[in-house]
Amino acid sequence: MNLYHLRYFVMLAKESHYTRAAEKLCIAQPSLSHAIAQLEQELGVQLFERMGRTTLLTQPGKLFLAEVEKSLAILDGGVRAMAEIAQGGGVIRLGFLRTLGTHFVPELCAGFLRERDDRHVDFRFNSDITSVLLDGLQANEYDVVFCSKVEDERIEFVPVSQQDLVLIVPGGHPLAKQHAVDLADTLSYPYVFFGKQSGLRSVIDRMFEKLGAFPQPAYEVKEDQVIAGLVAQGFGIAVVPYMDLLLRLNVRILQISNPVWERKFYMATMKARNLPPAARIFTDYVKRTAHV
Amino acid sequence: MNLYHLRYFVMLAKESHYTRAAEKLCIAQPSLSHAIAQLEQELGVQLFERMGRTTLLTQPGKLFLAEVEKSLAILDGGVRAMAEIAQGGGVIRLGFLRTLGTHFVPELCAGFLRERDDRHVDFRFNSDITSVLLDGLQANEYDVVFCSKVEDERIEFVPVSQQDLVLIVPGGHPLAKQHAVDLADTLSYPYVFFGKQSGLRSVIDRMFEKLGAFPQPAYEVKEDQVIAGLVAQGFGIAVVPYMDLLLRLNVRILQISNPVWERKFYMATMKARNLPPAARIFTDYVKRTAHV
DNA sequence: GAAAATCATAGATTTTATCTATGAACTATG
DNA sequence: CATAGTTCATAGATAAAATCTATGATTTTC
Repeated sequence: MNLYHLRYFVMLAKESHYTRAAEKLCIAQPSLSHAIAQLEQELGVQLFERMGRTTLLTQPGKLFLAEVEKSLAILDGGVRAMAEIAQGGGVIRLGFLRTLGTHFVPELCAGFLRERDDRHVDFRFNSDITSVLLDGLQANEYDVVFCSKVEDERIEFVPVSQQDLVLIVPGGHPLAKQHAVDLADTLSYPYVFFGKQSGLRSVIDRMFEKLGAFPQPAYEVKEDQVIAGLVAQGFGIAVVPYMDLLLRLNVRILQISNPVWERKFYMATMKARNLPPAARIFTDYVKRTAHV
Repeated sequence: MNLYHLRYFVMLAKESHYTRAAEKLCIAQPSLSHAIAQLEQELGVQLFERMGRTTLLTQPGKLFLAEVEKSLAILDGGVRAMAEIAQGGGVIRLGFLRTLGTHFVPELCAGFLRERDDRHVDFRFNSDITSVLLDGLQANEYDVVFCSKVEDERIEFVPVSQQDLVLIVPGGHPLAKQHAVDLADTLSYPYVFFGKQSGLRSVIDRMFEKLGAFPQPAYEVKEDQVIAGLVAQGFGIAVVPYMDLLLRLNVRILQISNPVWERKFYMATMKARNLPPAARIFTDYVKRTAHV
């Protein structure tokens, strides 16, 4: 028994007529006769019966037809899914740090989808810490992961994003003339801080830990853009990630010369793994647009 | 793509190892390699990936495997159902007159099942009037039908049961000495009748219609066995279908010489139709045991 | 009753699945 | 680091099979 036996069987059941069914199948009538005879012999059951001019299914034939149609429908569905994947559709399984889940990853994915609205691409999003993400990558739970770098021969890391922390001060502030500062020289000024829930708060706290001293927080705010707005209006100074918005506000942007702090993010993929087309196209897109 | 491609694919996915999978499939390793390569090319998707010493499914491969396994499970289920039918199992669709549904058909089927408890045979029971039953038989709604005879070239009728109507009278009744009677000679005696709901009541009514005269009903009872009991106790005489119970009661059984009334039941099957094995074995059983 | 249609059978041909032999790539081991 | 041992892919030969054409048997239709 082979797939063509089943397809012939279904067609004959539909047409109830050997010659007509054979024509629709684009085969000679004896080929169909032979195939059906083979199928009936293998099953040990008569599937058709010639009633006058038409060829009708027997009762067992009807039962078998129902199962065969269900079976073929599922198979064809699977084949269609593969065709979609072959054409760059399907699911791309992403893992990333929670930090990257608010802007970087969503914007990246939205941009990718905008560029190719013809294909059915679904993203699966999952955030975790770097070590777990990389374990998942190796276990083939993710196609692509965005995280920090951990040296590993088998993994390819491509830098895609960096979090530059800068000091912003209002125009006219005593520090405003400098291009770079040591944070130790800023401790006497009132600070606008990130709220304690923010992931950045702990990063900035660790910077001051390095100095062994903390400034006095004047305000605590959740949103980085709000912080920038407050600084522009003279409520204090602040350490924030660099963002283009800063250029349009009345703030001075100062590089932080000490403590040295750099946070880079990478796209990680398994070197040995051949990604499905959609994921491969996605990584190409990322390398093209987000490479830093 | 053919069924063997799918079966090879499933086995390789299970074993994650070409050589081992090929051994289990009882084919040479290059045959498996070739088949998988063919399948991947046709789908346009890489299904497996060599990771070190083992061969693992890709993500699309996992998706396809799930569909293929569902599809094959349904197909195999259908094939198994056919095997059961080929061995005389499966469903036998019976149609019959309601009259035959109380004793004849149930006892026939029970006897049949007792004779062959090895097979899975299910009966489907349906009762109706003869004309509808025979239409259903021709429309292949029934395999076998038990009903009255209606001349039709295409239908085979085999007599299987007859309803002999007899007159029963109490022992010592004036008619008790006779072997046969004309019902016209019984009109003066009180009768125990079937209730008006009974199918037999109308049959017996029509017998008296033929005579142009009705006896006076002393009692009306639903159950034929109760009628016999009442007659045995002298409550009247009665026309009833012959049954063995009568031999064990104090009643005389008289043949009815006039009006002539015969009610035969037949097993009807389509001459042109090749019945499924179970139904064929069943009709053989009926012909062997119930033929009259 | 003759013509037409339908399906099964038989034998030839083409396709294709499988096999053996061999080479390339990778693992494990001394 | 090199060598032996696995594992899989490739190539060409062989065996199996599906398909075709031709034809005959049966049934249907006019």
